[in-house]
Amino acid sequence: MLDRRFVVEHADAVEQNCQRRGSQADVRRFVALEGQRKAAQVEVDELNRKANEVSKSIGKAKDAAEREARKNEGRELREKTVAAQAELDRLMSESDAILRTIPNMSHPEAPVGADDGSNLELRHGQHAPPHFDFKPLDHVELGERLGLMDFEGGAKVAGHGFYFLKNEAVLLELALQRYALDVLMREGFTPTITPDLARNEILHGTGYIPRGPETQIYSIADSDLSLVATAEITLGGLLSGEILDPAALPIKLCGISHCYRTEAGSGGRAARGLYRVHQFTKVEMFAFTLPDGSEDMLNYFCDLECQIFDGLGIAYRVVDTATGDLGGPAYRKFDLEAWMPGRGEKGEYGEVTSTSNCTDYQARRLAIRYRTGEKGTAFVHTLNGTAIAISRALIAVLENYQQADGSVLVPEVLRKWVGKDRIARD
RNA sequence: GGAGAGGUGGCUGAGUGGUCGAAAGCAGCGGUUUGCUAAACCGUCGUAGGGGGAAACUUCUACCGGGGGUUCGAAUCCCCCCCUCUCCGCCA
Repeated sequence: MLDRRFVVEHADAVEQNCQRRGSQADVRRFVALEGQRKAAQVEVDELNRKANEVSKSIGKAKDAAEREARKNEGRELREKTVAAQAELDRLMSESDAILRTIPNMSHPEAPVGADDGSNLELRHGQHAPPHFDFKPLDHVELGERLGLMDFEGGAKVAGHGFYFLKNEAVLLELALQRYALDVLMREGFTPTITPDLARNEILHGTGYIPRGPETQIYSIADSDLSLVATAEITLGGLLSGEILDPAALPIKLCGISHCYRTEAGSGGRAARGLYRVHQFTKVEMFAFTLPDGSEDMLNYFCDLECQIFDGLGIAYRVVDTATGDLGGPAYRKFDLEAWMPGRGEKGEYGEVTSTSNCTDYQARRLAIRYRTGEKGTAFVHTLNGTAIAISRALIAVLENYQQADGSVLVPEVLRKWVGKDRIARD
């Protein structure tokens, strides 16, 4: 969330930003409520001050009669305080509800536009899309012929959107994880495997909204836990409430987790096969930085994502995400879209990674700070980025590496973990 | 899951219902001493919000795991929850 005072002092800019991001947040109402809230706070403080005075005087009262008189005075004050506090709480919760829906500010260079149609293509990877002298298959068909996935089985045990990976697809999943991990460990990331569940409080802190009609999140009944949609949630939550030593920053973590998404409201969108599923595995990068370090870190994350896909030998393009498509917490976001030869009629780019600079938006809610100079603290910046989202990386690998004979070559960098250089059924 | 013990400032750790935002120690910061390092000594040292001040600063309020309650007054008493440790049970 944004800083309350910032919103009040920059109401016009915040309102304009909301429009660009497609947020309905009522900034005017928030500003009005903040004014009332402050007045209420002053009143509560004043009542408390008086009550404290009275309380202190009771211990020093000369006699029982005076003590009783002062006690009555205290009781009356308490009644007033309770009423004033209730009003303050009401104002606080209403303004808070609005504040939570105000998205982060946007990077001045982020393309302005309502949706991904306004995304700006920045550059392409090292590799060009492959040329096939045959009609390339999509990953679903390849997977079926090679015995790599079972969507019917997934649907039987868990419903549409679930699947079994089988045979070499299992090895590819593990190889992709290991490959990404190798790159990241070499770069000084601390590898982690995170919980797949998190408290709703942590979800909120990272900007995810469990429950509600449009939620992407699966909740666990009779608990305040949800299945995570990404390790971003758990990695961000890891340091919640902490005050960090600035000398220790930046902190770079990567986390392997399963990701669970209801995909509510995405019905009808291209969803064949592994592209949009309810569960997949992901290696996620996460960083906590000083405020002046987050912009470089975002570029660094993006470069690493490029390095990972260049290493796999897959064509991709990098896009600068339009304001309307940034979601709540991101200040700026770059996506990698890999070439997927089996997608659409002649192949299409499909999103495979995403990296965001959330500036202090998540840190404020999660209360992650660092010490500034001799006195005071300030919020860190948080960044997240996909190293490898297995399901979509699998699509790209299978479709780009397919051969005329129906086999699929294993990308060079994965061979040592897959243990073979070609996937074929005889 | 059962029984017990705990959760206090960056860390360790005291704390009687009022004078406690909280002893003490360590770390940190400033300084004195010192050939250097170390040590010693003196001072300073929580977070957030509001008022005043150009500022150094000052003042008020809240915060002792979280939430409720009792009370004029709660770190201290009561209830619920979370977490940690020890023991028992169960289990991959």
